[in-house]
Amino acid sequence: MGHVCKKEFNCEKELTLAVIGGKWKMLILWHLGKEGTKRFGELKSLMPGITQRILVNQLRELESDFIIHREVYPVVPPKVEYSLTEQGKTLMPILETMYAWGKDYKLFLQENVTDFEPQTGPFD
Amino acid sequence: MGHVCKKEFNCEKELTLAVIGGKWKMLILWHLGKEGTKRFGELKSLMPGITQRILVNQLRELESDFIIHREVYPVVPPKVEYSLTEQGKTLMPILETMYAWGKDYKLFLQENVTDFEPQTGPFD
DNA sequence: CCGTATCCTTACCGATACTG
DNA sequence: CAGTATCGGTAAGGATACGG
Repeated sequence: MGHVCKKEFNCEKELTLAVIGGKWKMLILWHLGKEGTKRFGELKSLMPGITQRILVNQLRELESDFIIHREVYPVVPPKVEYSLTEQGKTLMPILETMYAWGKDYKLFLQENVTDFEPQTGPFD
Repeated sequence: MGHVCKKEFNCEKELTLAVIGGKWKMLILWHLGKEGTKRFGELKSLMPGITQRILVNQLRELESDFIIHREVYPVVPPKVEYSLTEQGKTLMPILETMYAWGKDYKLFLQENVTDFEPQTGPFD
C-alpha cells in the first residue's frame, strides 16, 4: 500500500510533494479539510472539469497513502463518503501556507509582470 | 516572463505548486536557501543524477518566475552564479514545513506499512 | 450513484553529443 | 565552465463509453 512507497526521492520534501502533488489533490484535501466529509458526487460537483476516472484515481492514491478515508455504505443507490484521516489533517497547515504564499505571489506578479493572465479561481 | 503566467489554476495553492513543483526545484531552492549563492557547476555536483539540460531548464523556469537570480560574470572560462531573490527567500518556510512533514510521514509509513522502500536520501 | 474499461494525447523528463 | 541541439521514452492526465 501507498502509491508513494515504490518511488525514490532525493529528500523528505519530495515525499511530501509526491503525496499532495497530483493535479487535483490539493483541491480535494482543501474541501475535505474545510468542509468535512463529502460524498463522491459532491466532490465531483465541487470540481468542475474533473472526470470521474481522474477523481477516482486521485482519491484512490490519497487513500493508499493514508491521507483520506473511504467509507462505503451498502445501500442502493450506492453511497460513498470521503474524509481526512488524522494523517491527512496534518497536511492542512502546509496547504494553508501554500495558499497564503500563492495569494501574495499572485499580487507580486500582477504588479511586476505585464503579461499576467492566470486566473486562479474559482476556489481559494 | 514567468513560466507560470500562461497557465490556469483552480486555486492559489496550485500557483505555489507550479512554482516549486518541478522535479528538482525544491532541491535547488534548498541548496541556495541554506548555503547561499552557488555556481552552476556546484549545483550540478550537489545533485548527482541531474543532467545539464534539465538543470538549465529548471533554473531558467525559476528565474522567469522571479524566484532565483542569475548573475553572469564576463570572464573566461564562463562563471555564472545563482541565488535566491527576495521572493525566493519567502518560499523557505514552505520548504521547511514540507521537510518536517515528510520526515514525520516517513516514520509513519515505516511503522505502518510492510513494503516500505523509498530511500529519501542523500539530502534533507 | 459510483464506479471500470479503453484508448489517446502531451507534458515532463532524460541520454547523448556538440559549442562559445 | 556553462551552456544548446536533437531525439526519444514514459507516465500522468483526459475523453468517452459501459456496468453493478
